[in-house]
Amino acid sequence: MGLSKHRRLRRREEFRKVLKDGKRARDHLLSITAVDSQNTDAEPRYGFAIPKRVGTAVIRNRIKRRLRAIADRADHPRGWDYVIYAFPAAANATSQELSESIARLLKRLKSGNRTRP
RNA sequence: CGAGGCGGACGGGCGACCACUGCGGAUGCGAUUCAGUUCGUGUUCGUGGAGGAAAGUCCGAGCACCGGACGGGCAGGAGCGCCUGCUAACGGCAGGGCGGGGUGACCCGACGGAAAGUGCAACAGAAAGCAAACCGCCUGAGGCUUUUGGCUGAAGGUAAGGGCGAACGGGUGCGGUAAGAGCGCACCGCGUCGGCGGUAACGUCGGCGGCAUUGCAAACCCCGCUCGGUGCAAGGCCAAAUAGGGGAGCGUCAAGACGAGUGCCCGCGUCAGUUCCCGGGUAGGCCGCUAGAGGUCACGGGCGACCGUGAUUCGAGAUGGAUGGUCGCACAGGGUUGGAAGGCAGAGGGAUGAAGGCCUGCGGGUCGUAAACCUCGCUGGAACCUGGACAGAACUCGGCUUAUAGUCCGCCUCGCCUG
RNA sequence: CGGGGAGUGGCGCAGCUUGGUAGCGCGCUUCGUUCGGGACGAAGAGGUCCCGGGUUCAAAUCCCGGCUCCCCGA
Repeated sequence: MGLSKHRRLRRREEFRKVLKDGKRARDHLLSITAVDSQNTDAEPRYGFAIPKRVGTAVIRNRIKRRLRAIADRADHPRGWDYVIYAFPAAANATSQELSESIARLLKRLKSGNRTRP
């Protein structure tokens, strides 16, 4: 899997900031919130929020690992922070499905970004 | 061969690519220092990186703290409960006893006390805890009647039978009797006394008693034993912001006052004074943080749990939380005429018509009498599918409990067949 | 990680201490009342007492083991 420490969101404040100010897109598997980190050179950073109702510790850790691997391999724009939230349906999804979901949602966020300003 | 019991081991292997994290080495950059001295951050190399239950958090400990309390006593509260051992300890484990289940291997059991006390036992039933006559059975005053006799029946006897109930005050048999009854006897059960065996629980033999002693203590309770509380968010160190005090030592305590996290008492501490120090502490960071009642092997002791001696070995420390992601190969399992993948201009559903494209008068129309997908039919012939269960360290051990696909090993029991 | 609490008709709750009959309010059904509705009155239906064991003659209640949900401590 990917994503060393500096490419993850690790503090409560960072999560709060993204969820408060970010833009959000979601489908039946995931919900992605993204915010401009005010630093265009920085690598994209990710935080993962998998609520307990999704499943046991084993299931939640598996989802988290898969999402990290996908995020590591992806080439997302620099200077953004993301919080990825998983719905219970994600427990039964394959890596392929999760990857497609992320691509679709980011595309939607990107187009929204294009039209709004 | 089939069915079963007990104990144990594993619960994934190999490879490729891409990654994470701890530690160590090398090295780049930025600070810092007397000093490659220390810190931060990156690259690279080496090396370590989940479980038998890591789980539930039900017990026991280690460890840490408590302004004074961790000293003692009494009371209260909680837990445990056949006996003997093992263990650091335990509610755990081993062996044994007793009771229950199984043809058996074997399995299960909160298993102290109800002749200390209190309480409860609904409904049914005549009667339910100093027992009790509803039916019945027996004796039978008296009365009725044509007789041998029959009917009725005051009073009384009776717990064998019926009936009620979860339970009716020992059980079975024989004797006995008007009918009955431990009324008597035998055996069993119970109680008690003694002998013997056993460390003990208990067993066994004999005598006596003559059934007077219902059940429930996972009801209060009694008896015996154990227990201070809180938990790594313990606790310690560094230390923005903010507010003005805080800490350590020595020492007094005659009287009185005050002080506790179950209460009270004794004891104790503080309430004099004095000396010294400048820090205390939230955000944040660091330590605690992993070598331990540890694993493996050999020998010795013990039925065993376990113990002793020697050798050998080191095996995770994350913190929005690492130990993986994707794929291939072996191997294993499922599946094989009750039939897979694949194929068909076959049928039905999908269709109240997906997404997307195009058109639009913005209602919709169209590609579309479509498609994915599902079921069935025909064909086809062993491909194909699945890596599988339960489940992720969070201070650390010892247990318990609960979950668990599949594979392997050892010992044992029962049944059938063959020699 | 640690500590605490609750599961009972559709909803909200009592009953559990001291074991035997599951009850209350709202809601629901039918009927009455009214021109009609509401309110009111009268009948009535509806509960595996979260699940599995155990103790007991008998368990919602007592004991043991699970499941789900909620709350508290940074």
